Amino acid sequence: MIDGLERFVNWYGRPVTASPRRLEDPPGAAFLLAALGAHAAARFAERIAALDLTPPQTGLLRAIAATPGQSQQALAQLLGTPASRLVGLVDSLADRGLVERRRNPADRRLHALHLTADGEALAERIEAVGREHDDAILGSLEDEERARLRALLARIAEDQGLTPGVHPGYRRL
Amino acid sequence: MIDGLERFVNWYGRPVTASPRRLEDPPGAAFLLAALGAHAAARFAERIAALDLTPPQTGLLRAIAATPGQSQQALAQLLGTPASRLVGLVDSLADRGLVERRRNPADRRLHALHLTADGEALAERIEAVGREHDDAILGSLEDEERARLRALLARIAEDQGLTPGVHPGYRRL
DNA sequence: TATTGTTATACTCTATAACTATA
DNA sequence: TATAGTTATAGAGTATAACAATA
Repeated sequence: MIDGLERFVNWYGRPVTASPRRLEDPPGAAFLLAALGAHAAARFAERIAALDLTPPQTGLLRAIAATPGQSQQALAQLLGTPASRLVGLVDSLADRGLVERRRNPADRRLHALHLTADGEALAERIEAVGREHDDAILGSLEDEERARLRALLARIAEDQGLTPGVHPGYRRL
Repeated sequence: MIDGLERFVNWYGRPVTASPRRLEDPPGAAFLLAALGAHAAARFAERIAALDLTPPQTGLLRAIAATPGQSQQALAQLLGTPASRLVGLVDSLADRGLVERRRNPADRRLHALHLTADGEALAERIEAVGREHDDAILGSLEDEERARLRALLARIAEDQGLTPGVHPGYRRL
């Protein structure tokens, strides 16, 4: 406090003399988190667009890579989305020969999802793109800072009950 | 490295023995940032829905509160959205008596935007909701950790060229 | 002719619910 | 009757482009 003036800190950690409601005095760190998260998501979407993939397609492909053989219902539950939404997404990947539906002979209602060889190869490309993306977003941080940030975010994610590896955007807004 | 096995760290910072592509081994911290950001945005949307506001309405109201008297074009530029989109948003706030368009007598094409008394009051409610939201998302962190997280996020936001106080969701995806 | 604000249109994404095929 | 998957429909949100008023 100087001269009775309250002091604030703007987005960038710089002290700012108090004045009624400035755009640089945001509601809080959670807003910063939301803004930065949207930015990161948009930049990632641009990168994977070069692979002709949308973010939901990418997430589904990763989920199938991680847990092959699951039914569409099971995947829908994991991702937190209606099963009807998966149909189109799986179609779009299957049409390109990245994913295949294997009917279960014992219960012909079930479609087990697997990656094809092309799908596996693309999954590895996605991982590489993810690393590039990570460097582009967090490049201004030292390795140690990056690790600290990751640890803090991980704590929050666990506390908030997020499913590891799943973007909550599959759920409503 | 133990026994030639690479070691990974999952979302929650726990070491994980290497195995081919697990959902718990995410592409990187930027993904965690995007996921957590979407979560925070969704939780905030729920809170302000109680004030009968959508996130874009809230952001616009905050922007007008911070820089009153601006034209819609100027605000569109600040928020990074087409001016045509502002029309409906301003309408929705003006119909509720939260915002008013004041014609400029010198140049009757211009509409200067201002908050009404009700709008000012709501802006303060929004700030309070923002603080509650912040506590709900970051409640598991100590004060010092929270400050450190904020500082790291602020560094990234500045490095990435985000406009302080503006959610990039006004821009495309 | 240029600019502010507005309207019209079309497109994308998504959830809900109805439908089919299998059980 | 119940479940997996699919299709149909409808709604929200948004960008693009045409338009009207004013300069």
